[in-house]
Amino acid sequence: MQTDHIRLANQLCFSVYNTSRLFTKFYQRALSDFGLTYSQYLVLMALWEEDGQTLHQIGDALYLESNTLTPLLRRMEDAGWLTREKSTHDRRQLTVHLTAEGQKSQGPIQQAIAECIGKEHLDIDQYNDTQETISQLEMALRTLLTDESKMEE
Amino acid sequence: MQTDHIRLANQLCFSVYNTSRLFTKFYQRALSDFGLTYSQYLVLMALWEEDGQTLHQIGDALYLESNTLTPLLRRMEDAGWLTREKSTHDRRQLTVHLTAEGQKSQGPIQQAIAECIGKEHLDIDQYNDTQETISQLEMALRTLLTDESKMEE
DNA sequence: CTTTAATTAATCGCGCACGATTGAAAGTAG
DNA sequence: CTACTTTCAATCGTGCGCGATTAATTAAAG
Repeated sequence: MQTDHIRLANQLCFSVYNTSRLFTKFYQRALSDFGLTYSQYLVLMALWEEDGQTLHQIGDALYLESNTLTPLLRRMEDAGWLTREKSTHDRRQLTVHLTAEGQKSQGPIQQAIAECIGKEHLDIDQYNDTQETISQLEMALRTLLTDESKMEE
Repeated sequence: MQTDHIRLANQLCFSVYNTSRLFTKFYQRALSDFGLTYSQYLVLMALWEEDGQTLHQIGDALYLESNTLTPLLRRMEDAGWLTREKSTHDRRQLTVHLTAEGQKSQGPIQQAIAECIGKEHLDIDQYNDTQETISQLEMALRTLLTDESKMEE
């Protein structure tokens, strides 16, 4: 029945929405000591994995675009986490490098998160298959939404 | 190992964050015709279920507070979805009522969402247990975060 | 080489979320 | 009744997300 479909979609969307807000708040407890937001932590993770990425590459990794990343990266530059400079071979692009502070903070930041998980007694092992389940939903929605936008062309 | 815990938490949080954004975008396709945001749709759902709730009650249902709801409800009042008036028996509280437009729009809005689910071929039945799984994570995080704030008193 | 198209970061405007604070109103204690 | 506490909505400031547009640069086409 169609009504049931809507109800399930509503509940699912609402739960995901709530969980995302709660997770952000959870991470904020560990990150606030460093003056970081969750989004900024995501940028650091991307750069810890590979330094010197362009804004576009970071956006590909985090599914964000310049309208979000430009001011976000500027705030992180002001805070001393990274540097922003135009690429030499293509002056349209912006290359982002970690500062020394940004590099050496990886350990302390991740330790703070680990402590937060431990101290708050979040039994994360319990959610091994939850990650798998939510990822499938994520992929389904992503292909659904990106395929549609292709149709318009 | 502690590093694995962080990695799982990071992946889980990132997936939930992405899925929430994607779901919001999905709903936006149906809601934009009515000039509604997802958050505003949540308020309408709460009022369709029980009209005449106070701001506080709506906040309890959606896990939002006055700093978010006050401007949100004002915009919805300006758009003609609802009315805001101080409660007579307790002038601190704000009572929210649906307008005639807000009441009769329930059918068309939910139909638009149903059409969106159908047209986009989102096999929502596939995610029956996903709702269960994500809800458990949501509850775990909520008790974890609200119990902690109680400790501070 | 010149014109056109595509790519990229930046900008703009709006609507959340949310920590923090404020002021009004109601409840409570003495 | 008075003083204190609690409970409200409202306000303020900050940082996202994101649809839409703009300007600069590069790539492609003729």
